[in-house]
Amino acid sequence: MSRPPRTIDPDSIAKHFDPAEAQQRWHETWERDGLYRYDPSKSREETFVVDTPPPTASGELHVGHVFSYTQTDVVARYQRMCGKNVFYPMGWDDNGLPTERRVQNHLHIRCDPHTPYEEGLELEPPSGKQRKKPPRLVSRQNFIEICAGLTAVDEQVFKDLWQKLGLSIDWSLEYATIDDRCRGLAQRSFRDLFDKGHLYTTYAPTMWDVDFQTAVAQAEVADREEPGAYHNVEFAVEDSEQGFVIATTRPELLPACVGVCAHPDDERYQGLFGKNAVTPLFFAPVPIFASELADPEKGTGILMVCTFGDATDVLWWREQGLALRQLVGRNGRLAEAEFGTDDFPSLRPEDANRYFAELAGKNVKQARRAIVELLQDAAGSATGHSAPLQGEPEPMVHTVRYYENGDRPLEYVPTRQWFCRLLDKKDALLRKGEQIQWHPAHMLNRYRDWTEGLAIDWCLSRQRYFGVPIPVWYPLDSNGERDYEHPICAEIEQMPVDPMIHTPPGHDESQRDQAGGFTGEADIFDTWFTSSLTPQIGSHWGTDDDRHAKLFPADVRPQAHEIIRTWAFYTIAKALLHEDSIPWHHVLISGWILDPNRKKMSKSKGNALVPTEPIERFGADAVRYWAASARLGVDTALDEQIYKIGKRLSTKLYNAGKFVLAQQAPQHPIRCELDRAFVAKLRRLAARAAVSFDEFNYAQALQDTEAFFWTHFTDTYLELVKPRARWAVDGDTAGERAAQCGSAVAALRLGLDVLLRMFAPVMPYVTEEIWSWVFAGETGHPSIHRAPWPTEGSLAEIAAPDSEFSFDHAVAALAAINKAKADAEVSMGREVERLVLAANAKTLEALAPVREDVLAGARVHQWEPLADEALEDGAFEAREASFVERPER
RNA sequence: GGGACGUUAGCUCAGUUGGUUAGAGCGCCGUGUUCACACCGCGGAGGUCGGAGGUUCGAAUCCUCUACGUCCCACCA
Repeated sequence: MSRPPRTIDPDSIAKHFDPAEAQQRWHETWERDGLYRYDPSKSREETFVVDTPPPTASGELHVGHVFSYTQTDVVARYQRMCGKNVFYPMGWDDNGLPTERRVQNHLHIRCDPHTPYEEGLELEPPSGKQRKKPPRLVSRQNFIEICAGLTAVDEQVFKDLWQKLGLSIDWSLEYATIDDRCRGLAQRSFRDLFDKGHLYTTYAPTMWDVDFQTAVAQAEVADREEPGAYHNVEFAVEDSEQGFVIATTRPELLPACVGVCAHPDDERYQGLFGKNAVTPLFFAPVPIFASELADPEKGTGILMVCTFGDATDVLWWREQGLALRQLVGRNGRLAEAEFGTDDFPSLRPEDANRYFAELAGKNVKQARRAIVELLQDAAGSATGHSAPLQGEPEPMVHTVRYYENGDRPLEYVPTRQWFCRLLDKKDALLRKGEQIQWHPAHMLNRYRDWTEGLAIDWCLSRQRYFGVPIPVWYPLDSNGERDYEHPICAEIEQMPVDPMIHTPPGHDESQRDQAGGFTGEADIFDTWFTSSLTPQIGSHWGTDDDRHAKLFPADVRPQAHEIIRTWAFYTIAKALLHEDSIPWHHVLISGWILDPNRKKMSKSKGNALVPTEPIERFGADAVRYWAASARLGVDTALDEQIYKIGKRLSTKLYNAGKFVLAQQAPQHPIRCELDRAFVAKLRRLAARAAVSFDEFNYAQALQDTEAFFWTHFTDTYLELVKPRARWAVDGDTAGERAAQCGSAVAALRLGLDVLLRMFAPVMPYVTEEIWSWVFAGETGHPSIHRAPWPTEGSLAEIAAPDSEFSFDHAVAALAAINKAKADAEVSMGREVERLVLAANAKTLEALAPVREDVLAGARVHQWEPLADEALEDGAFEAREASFVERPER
């Protein structure tokens, strides 16, 4: 009946677990064995698909990355142990402004498409002195090459961290959003949307970043509070002595004023509607109109409309058919303008031009300072009363729109851009969002809010260089003018394509930029245009239908909540537009890491800790423990204590593993009451944890497993059966006693085996280490990470379902005896001569089957049971304990 | 202005559909060592669950109001 023992010699095992050494060794083993490889031959039902966030490698590395990526890995590892063929790729989001900005700053260069390409150009970061000079200009192709080179270095830093951390990524699936395949895929996406009529190009005022000099989408806008001031400026009414005062925070836009507006019910201004106002300094007649959007409470209740101060200006400009007097250029400076012309009418052109000469060429800030001075000149008044500026500017704080990575407020600049129609699809977008399970569920509100509040279509063109080219050309008419109505979109077979280098179908290079020929689109995509395709990048949409069917929609999308409006939103939009599908079934929203002052950790605030440091100090398992302790969507304050707790758990596992696997006695079937009771509890634990994990509540599973491990396994069960497990060692191996001894050893091993597997998703290194000693050979699963997750069913036949209650009584009885020892200030190992164990009669009876184990485990020679009905069910008290004298040392 | 989430022990957090005396770890106090583990064991103290009202036999849990914090959206003259 007994099996041959496979044990370890504890002396041959390192006394302490060395995380750094184990991390390196196991990483190599896992990679060598292809442990985390996706198997494309498996069916969809057998597969679990993770739509991994591709980090921006040129961004900063901080503890938040470790936090959220570990949470995903824990889920992936659980699924793998459940027998799923896990698809877990990693990509790098290289496209976009962060990379460009980093390259520009690092090497002090700028991209200039007109600069010729230099073969083999290599640049070193310049000295401080060289940095004072204007940046060096490089060609677009050189710039892209430099960006790609730098991101490759950055990627390695992330990759090293992921590997150290033990993320079970299939590295054979690695991709970069700038690589050929992803560029081709993004362009294929464009082509599909183009063919379906979702795209259009238009020349219109667009939110514009004057530093990056590119259009920006609504999703990339961040509001910032900043100090400003109301400037009260007097306007005149044409053909009248009358004047009125408007309040503006942007006086520098006065020369771009195209109208004046007040609320239709505002009694103060009733007489003015329909008349013309005359601006001070520039003496431009502009219409006065009424609009519900004007707030009588704000400023003076009447305001100037400029091209363009804000979104409402754009709206009024459209609705009222106002003139376009665009002064702020793409570079953020005021353009030249001549007053007294059709474009810039003026009743007193000479004066207007004299004033404007003080402003032209200045940036917004400089122009504002300059015009405040001009407005103090009485000669500039349109009414002739006094200086146009009434009193001092009144300081206030207002919110201003910025590009989220920008340094100066956004301007509205009329430019030609590509848009994707989304406003007319809000309902469909909302429905798709509701079909997805959000974890936590309330995060759906964020998505709903954003979708309902969408005000402009998706602007997907960017006037940048490092990204995916928009795959179109425009025919040139006989005058060399672009025909924007009939763009030529690249054919799928050509992709990836660069319209600045390649030619459209049916044309040849000699026709480029020639009248009657074509010209290439120079813009690139919004970085989200590619990022929104991560599920399709993994599934090889469009190029491998079989694979796509197996991997799309994905099972889970892990991500942070601040990018619900971008990454999640656009991904849902793409899945809707391309295939009328959802992109994934579940979204797992991770929380933020807060510093001890409960502020969000970020590099810019200087409080982001370098994530490699805790790994080195505490080990990857301990750091993973910290991440896995936090529930989805919950922001967590960083507390170093929790690393220590993880470290302690890892140590305890290691020591318990050593002890259990060192037991020499042959195993027998698990039959003793205490052993069966223990296994019954273990079975319940495994079932509960599986339910938690299935709901992505890994933190609950960990908490339950950890509590069980300490309280039930190491503190109680292990202590109680220690003597019985050693009977064989003491030579007492015959018959019934051998069977009881073997039962203990078998249950100890089963407990360790199951608990190791339950901890494996969170602590992959220490569990693999212990697993490798005996279980790897014994179970036929060389790695614990491919061993099956313990199910209730797999343990069911081992223990009777009703035995577990005697285990609770054993726990309580041992605790009562321990308390007596603590009260007497003797060690836990001290032998008890005799004591009275009090409990109510029912409880004493329930304890009876495990009495011998409790006596032996608590080292009690003799106890007198005492029925005391004053005690509640399950409660024990140890009384009148007398202890054996400690032998002389 | 609209909305979401949070507020439980000194700290970090649990608390399932309302149900005995509200839990864990850390920290603190006390105590015990060498036979898995001092990278340790055992025991103890510590909370009127942000506040007020309501529903209920019974509320940390449900409802209303409110305070504070964080975030999202809107506003941007």
